[in-house]
Amino acid sequence: MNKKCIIRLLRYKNALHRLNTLGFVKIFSDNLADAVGVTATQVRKDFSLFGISGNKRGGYQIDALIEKLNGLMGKDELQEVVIVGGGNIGTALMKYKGFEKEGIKIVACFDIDPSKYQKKEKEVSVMALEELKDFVKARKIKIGIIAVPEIAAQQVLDHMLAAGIKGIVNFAPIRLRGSADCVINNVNLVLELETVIYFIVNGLNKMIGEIHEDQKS
Amino acid sequence: MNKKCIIRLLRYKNALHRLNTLGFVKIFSDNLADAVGVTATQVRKDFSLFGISGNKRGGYQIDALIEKLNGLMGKDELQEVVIVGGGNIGTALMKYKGFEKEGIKIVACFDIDPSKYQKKEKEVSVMALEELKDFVKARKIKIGIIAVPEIAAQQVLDHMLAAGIKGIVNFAPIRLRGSADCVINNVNLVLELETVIYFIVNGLNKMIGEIHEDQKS
DNA sequence: TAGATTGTTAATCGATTAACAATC
DNA sequence: TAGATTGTTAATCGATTAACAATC
Repeated sequence: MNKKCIIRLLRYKNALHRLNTLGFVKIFSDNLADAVGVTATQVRKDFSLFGISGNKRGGYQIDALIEKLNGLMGKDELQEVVIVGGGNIGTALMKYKGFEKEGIKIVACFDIDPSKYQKKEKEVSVMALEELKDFVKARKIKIGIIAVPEIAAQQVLDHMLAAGIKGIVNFAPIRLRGSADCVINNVNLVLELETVIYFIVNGLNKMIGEIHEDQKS
Repeated sequence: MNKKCIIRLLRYKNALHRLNTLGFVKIFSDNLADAVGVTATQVRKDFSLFGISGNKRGGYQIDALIEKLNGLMGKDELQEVVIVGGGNIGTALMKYKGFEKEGIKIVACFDIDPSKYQKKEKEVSVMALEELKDFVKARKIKIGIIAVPEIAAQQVLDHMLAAGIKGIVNFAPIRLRGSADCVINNVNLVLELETVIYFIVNGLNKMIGEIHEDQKS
């Protein structure tokens, strides 16, 4: 169950959700493959890897499939997430509407700059970084987003890990050193653009493969 | 020269830049490997693939290496980029400081919502979507960012391609259908979080591999 | 020279794909 | 039944890694 496989499953889930909304009830592996941009064999292989089975000749029941995938992907419970860094990216993520329907809730943002602090009723509050630990511990939050400048990122990660956060999405463009029992997923926005620029500048030939880097440790 | 390889090269470049700033003059493949999180063999293999050579027993000259990588990666010229969508993410990207030092300049943002239009002197202007085509053609812009809701993304892509844009970073969480001569790099923020959540919910075991999906066509 | 590091070839590893038997 | 689709095994493919010769 490597990461690429997990990502495909999440994509299947998303596509199925869309198809479900459009009124479809069942689906064949090649329809789903097409929606996600992989091969039908890949879909069936992924499913079999996770013990998902359909009906020979009858395809898959969409609602049952969604149910199953949601279970596998930890969608049963609402996931609370904190952000550290109330700058451009942190703020955009706080306001971003796309998380909610996937069962993800940004519950707080932390920053070192007092001018950013604010308690809000409806929106996400921005608090002092010192409050992070107590907040995270009290609510047993396991997921955090790092949206601080490169220079502060490692220190922020250390704080988060000390507070009990285990999974991190890191937007700072630097390789962070974590502990063995955490997951760090790096998102580097500049790199995303640079990659595209490379292929445009050099003629695109073949651009196949995956982008992101990830770390265990 | 697949995408994963390109990304590694870009990471080498970034790491070298940092090391250069710190005053280092030369470097061995295993130092660089360590900074980026790959093996020394991988570094040398990547370099040899791109015709970069060092000195047997002497390592690599950092400034020459940066120069070489910049050339390969299209860093010689300033890259102008437009954004479509002046919402949370679009706005964050407009204000983001990290692009400039990598030779990337966000030159304009387009939206359909007139309440967002604004001409700015110092910051990025937000204009009507109808102005996109003329603007892009006049300035021969090749790179664009899609930061609109899922529902509008395909249409926006079509506009962009018609205007002559060839490389796209897409933040809408949907698979876009492009033409054969464009590059689409999808960044799905929800997916980035969901992936982390998966590993936390299911125990992280091994999280190795890469995240992103990409498309040629 | 001895030791260390590069550059490259060959081996390994893992993931994707093709083939096909099972079966509805 | 005939045809279509699943589920799985085996083959292929490509990328990473190991090994090592070249050489500074």
